[in-house]
Amino acid sequence: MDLVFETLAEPNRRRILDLLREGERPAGDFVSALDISQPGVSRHLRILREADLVSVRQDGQRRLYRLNGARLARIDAWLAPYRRFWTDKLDALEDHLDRETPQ
Amino acid sequence: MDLVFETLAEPNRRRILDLLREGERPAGDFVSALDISQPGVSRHLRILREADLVSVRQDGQRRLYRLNGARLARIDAWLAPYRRFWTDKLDALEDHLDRETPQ
DNA sequence: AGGATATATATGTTGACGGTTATATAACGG
DNA sequence: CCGTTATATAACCGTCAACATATATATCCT
Repeated sequence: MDLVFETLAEPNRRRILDLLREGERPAGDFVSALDISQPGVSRHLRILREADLVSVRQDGQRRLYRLNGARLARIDAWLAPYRRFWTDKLDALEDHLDRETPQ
Repeated sequence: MDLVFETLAEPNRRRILDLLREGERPAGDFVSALDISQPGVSRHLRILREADLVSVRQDGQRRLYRLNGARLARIDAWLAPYRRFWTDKLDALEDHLDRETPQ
């Protein structure tokens, strides 16, 4: 399944990924960070797991979540052919600036 | 509003953007391409407009849609701090290969 | 074993979303 | 003007996603 975009559409899930950039974290961290109920967080974590955006490992009674960046490369790949649509704009701006202040 | 991710979650809308990479297109093009009704397409176009992902200009009785790449830069910006999470992997792979075939 | 803690699952409600059909608006051609 | 074409809006409907509460599971500790 390729539900990366759909998974990333949810703000709470993006927030979870943001937190995971700092490293492995137990599920409870997200509960205190996210202002939704514990089952709600658990549900989002399950969706992130199913989308293979995160992985888990057991650590005692906690479950430590880790970011799986590889999956985000798919977004990057989708974005690639669009990149010229804003880098071109930057190039044009640079050209403009070059002309405004020609050394 | 910053609903870029939410807007991109819908496959038909992504398809529309894909088609727009080739250049300006009238709304009718998407109707024949998308296998949903004309009003359905029109709705998606409105959402893309509201997300500022596309712009329109009148051309006789048609309306020509154009891609607005600048908005996608927001996705790119969000993605940026994650990039190391898969480029690191590639680096590691390269290191590994270097060791496997040293010279 | 039993209590406490951490996390997941079950269940039910609700609002938003995407689809359709019907209709309105607007521009063109005769 | 009138009919046609192109597109948007209105109204309605079914589905699904996200939330909460309640409960189950699993692990730790004593």
